Amino acid sequence: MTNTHAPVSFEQAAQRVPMLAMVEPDVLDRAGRSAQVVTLPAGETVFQPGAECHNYIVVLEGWVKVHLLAPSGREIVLYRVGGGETCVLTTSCLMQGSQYDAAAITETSVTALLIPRPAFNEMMNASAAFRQFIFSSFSTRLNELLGLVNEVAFGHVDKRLAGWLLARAQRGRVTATHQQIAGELGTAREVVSRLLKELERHGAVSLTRGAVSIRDEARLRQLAAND
Amino acid sequence: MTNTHAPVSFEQAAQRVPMLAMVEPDVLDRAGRSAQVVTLPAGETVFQPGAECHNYIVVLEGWVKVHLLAPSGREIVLYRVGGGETCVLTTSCLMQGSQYDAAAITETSVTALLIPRPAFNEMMNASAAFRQFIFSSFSTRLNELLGLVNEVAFGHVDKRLAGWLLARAQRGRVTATHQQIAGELGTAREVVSRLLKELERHGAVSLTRGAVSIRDEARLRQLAAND
DNA sequence: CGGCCACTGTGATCCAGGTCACAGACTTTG
DNA sequence: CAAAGTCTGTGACCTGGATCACAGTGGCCG
Repeated sequence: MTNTHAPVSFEQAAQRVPMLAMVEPDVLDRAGRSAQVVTLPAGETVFQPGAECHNYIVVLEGWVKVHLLAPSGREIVLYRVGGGETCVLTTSCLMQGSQYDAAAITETSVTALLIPRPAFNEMMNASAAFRQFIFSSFSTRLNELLGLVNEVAFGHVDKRLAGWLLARAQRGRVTATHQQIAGELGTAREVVSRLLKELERHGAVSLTRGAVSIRDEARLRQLAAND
Repeated sequence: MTNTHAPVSFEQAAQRVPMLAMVEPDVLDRAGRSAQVVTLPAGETVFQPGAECHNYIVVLEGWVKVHLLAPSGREIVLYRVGGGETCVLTTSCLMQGSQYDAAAITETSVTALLIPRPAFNEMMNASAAFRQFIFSSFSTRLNELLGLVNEVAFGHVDKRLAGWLLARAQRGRVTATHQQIAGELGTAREVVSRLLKELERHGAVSLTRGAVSIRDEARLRQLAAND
């Protein structure tokens, strides 16, 4: 998103993340002593089913994708974690030791703040602002997952596709192969190809290799909504 | 679960719920001043899409069902809240003011503890044990929802049905109409009727009006698991 | 006991979407 | 540029499951 360089120190990082900026300075300071800033390349696995967590993680820059993988090879994206956000599964794993069968991988190069469990616990105890942030993350993700269940249980792929395109377009364009889109929606590539072609026929989008351009946003929106 | 009578006072309630029993006595005491114990009959709506929350809720006895309703009339159960548990959607709504499109209704007569927002906030600030409880609830529900997404996105109804029967059987028996089971799984009644009949043909269950009895648990388990 | 209502069983269809199998188009790289 | 790999388009096909339409059937209540 930003085109500045990755922060290198905890202090710089903390200033960048609104949520950390609200934490009481002394609390933050103590946490900073054991925290570290790391950078991962794109395509790296952040966690896998069955993994253990020793650090609380805040993404500073870049995107992490959290998804479920079916044995069949099909995939569905649960949510993404971006700059200033935190992954609730990691947090929950850290606090409860609970295990999830979701996996997370970096989609871009990712700079993240790692806070070891003891420092995390201290922040939780000492800072109401920090707790607020954690709860708010849980709420948001929970809400997103509810929406996902709703869509997957009752929705149709054509509408979900239209909605997904609208949600992820940057200046009227989405850069993704059909295969990737299929992985987003939990369906098969051929289905996506066909539905996209259908949208193109309706003049809603135009298709090029590796990208979809939105031609008629209103129509797309209508297709996404109409029940 | 228990066959004792519903508690009538906050003190009695607090002693009953393991999670509240761990909260520091003085904190609990102050909360108790504004808390109240209420009883709802079965079939009552606890919250609906768009509702606002003013109280933190702990179920003392009975069961509340949280589900999604599709405009088509189809339904899917997200999870249940039982004695000693709390509904994360309510909590999250209370803390964040976030709105969900899920609904909750009492399945049995339910006794619950209501704690007004200010007292709730105070507990959150004052008690690590209480926070721990809240987080643990979030984790659990999140995990359940992940499992649900997995099942709905990639699973098949026959396996889900078999698994559901195993999960909800009391002494080899589940009391529910096919319509209700369909609502649990997010599918249609006819589908359930047919699949149950199929299971009966395989000798896995036997069917009576309003109930399913498990005949061959091993076989059912195998049907639920086999991919 | 007779009528009504909720529940169950089932056939007939229909359709979204998953799977298979390729063919052609575009890209990358040697 | 040629070959290999990747991405896209599409036809053929299959199937799970949703929907519609009834016909029983058991139970309860007036």
